[in-house]
Amino acid sequence: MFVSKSCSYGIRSVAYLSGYPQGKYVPIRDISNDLNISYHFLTKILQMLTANNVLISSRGAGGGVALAREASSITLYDLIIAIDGDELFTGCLLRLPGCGTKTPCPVHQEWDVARGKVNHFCCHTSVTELHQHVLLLSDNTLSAP
Amino acid sequence: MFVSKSCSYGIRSVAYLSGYPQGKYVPIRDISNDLNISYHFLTKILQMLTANNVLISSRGAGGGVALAREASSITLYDLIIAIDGDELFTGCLLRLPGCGTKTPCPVHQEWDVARGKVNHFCCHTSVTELHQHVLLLSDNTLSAP
DNA sequence: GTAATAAAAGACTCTTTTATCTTAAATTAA
DNA sequence: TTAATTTAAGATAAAAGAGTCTTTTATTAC
Repeated sequence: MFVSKSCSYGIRSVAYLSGYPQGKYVPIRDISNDLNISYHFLTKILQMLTANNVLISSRGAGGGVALAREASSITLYDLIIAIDGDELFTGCLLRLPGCGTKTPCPVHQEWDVARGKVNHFCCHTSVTELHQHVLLLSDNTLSAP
Repeated sequence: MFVSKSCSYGIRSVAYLSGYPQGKYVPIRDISNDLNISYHFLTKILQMLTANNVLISSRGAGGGVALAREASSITLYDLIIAIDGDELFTGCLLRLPGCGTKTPCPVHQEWDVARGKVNHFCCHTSVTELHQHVLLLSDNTLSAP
């Protein structure tokens, strides 16, 4: 419905990494243990982030993945685009065939405004801001009111 | 990402039905033909809408599905809740474990504001407003800019 | 009552997403 | 150079969403 589960895992992982200095390698095994995410699955997700220059990686002893740049410069927008693509920021809310700027559906304009706000705060929220929340709630606790 | 494909089909079908008087039965076969939606699949989706008192149905010759009330009183919100449930209006954008009013994630508040706008226009957009758009673009045309 | 019509219900298939398992390749340490 | 470590890559499986097909049940028309 919102970001994919893969994307959520990626976001949590990068927020976790933001507790380490930029360039410091952390084994994916540690991340998967601490955040309760399947190791091999997480490996594939983080590969997308290294391919998109959000992370760097190093094999072998002392290796792992590391932030490719300052945590404060890595935004939610970067991560969502890297893992889920731009659909969230471009698609029709109702998935109506033919909806676009030429032939907008009746909610196209209003959805565009709301989505613009989402786009804006995703571009202005860095992973450092997520760090505390992710570390405190790293288990399988479900969303609660 | 947004509403499910099933929900989109449901919305288009009810918008289609809003071209008929309330209570007038239209065979699901006609809807599936005109909107290019798989007949048997659509049957299951429309059953959800009859279960939620959005539609009424009648078997046998001269039967079909019909609007249970005035088209102008059937909103997008009604249809989304009936088919996809309330997740769109309650879930965490980032799917973060533990995110809620007690321990909100850093984008919780802003997402809530944006979503409030979505909720508002979904509650204030009736299917009659979608009728024209759905009829004109009933084929398999993909979204275009 | 019989035949035709049309939704309801159930079984089954296909695709995508999510998850697991195994092997290969690269790096470090000794 | 050998062993240990750790990402990369590939194959496979489980779960959910989407779509198809068949049978059953209810309704109408004759």
